[in-house]
Amino acid sequence: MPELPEVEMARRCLERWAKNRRVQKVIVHEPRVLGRGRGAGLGALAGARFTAFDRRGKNLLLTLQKGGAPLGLWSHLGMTGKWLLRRRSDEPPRFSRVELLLDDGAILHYADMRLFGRLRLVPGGDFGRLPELGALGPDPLRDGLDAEYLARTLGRVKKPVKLALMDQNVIAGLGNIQASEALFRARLNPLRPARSLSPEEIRRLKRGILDSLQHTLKKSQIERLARGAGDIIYVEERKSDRAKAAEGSVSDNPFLVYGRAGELCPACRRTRIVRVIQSGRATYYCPRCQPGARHLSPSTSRPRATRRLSGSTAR
DNA sequence: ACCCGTGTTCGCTG
DNA sequence: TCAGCGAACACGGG
Repeated sequence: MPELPEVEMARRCLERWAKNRRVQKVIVHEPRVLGRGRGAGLGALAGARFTAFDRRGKNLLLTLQKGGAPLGLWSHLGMTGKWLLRRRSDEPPRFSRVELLLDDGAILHYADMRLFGRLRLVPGGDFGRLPELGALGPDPLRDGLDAEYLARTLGRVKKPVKLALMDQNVIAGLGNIQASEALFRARLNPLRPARSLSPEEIRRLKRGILDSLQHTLKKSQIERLARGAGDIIYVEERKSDRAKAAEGSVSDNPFLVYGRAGELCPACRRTRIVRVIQSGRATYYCPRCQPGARHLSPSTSRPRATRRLSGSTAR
């Protein structure tokens, strides 16, 4: 579920569900979500009241007050983590790992099938001391994106620009999907060394990143509204059958190139989207709209006797 | 049965 | 010392 837009949606939901609510009881079904090794447990949350809901990249930073002192709760959703609201009489959602019983009769469930996500108590609400946040790069939505910063940072990176974008210390919040989407919007080949980008391309990249994040966020909001805008979401995941398809277009791939290998590029409509593996992760792009670093020289323009390759599709 | 997966970390290698 | 990369983690879904 979680790249920046999804985590931001989770932040907004939590704020709506739990702001000024007091935690009455904490139930940990699966201690592994606290991280290996010790973990102070979450017991200290009992009696605390939610006051602030922040986010840095993919990290949720929740602040509570207990006896006049702040208390922090750090939440990272991993691959499949999500926060859900239920009533006490409800059946708990699948893979519920932790329950926070609130003073209004609701329960916040942290559900996470694959258990890659983590919850951790942060004494004093001092998130600055979390090693996970230490070297985090700027969050594009909270901090904006500075072209100067991008140029300076990427200028030192040899690895492919797609991998650089997924580095949380370069930019906080982009993951495998957003990296592909941003590069497509910027018309940049994901395989190019990050430091090979020109100032003009850096500007395109900045726009591509912001546009992709905004677009995905908007899509998430619309989808949420479409299914009732409710506080308690009963639409359970499992109806994976044709039931979902029959329900209409509510659950289509909302992305331009991600997951679209073999489909025609939505921009040029002439070339098929390609899927390649970079460091074990799938990358999607249009070879025509995002040409490789085939520049013979940094010279400005050239006649461009573009010769069309045949092949590719003999169908 | 086999491959794939919206994330991060760890260990090995050059 | 560090960049780069595959594996591991855990559990489905197609």
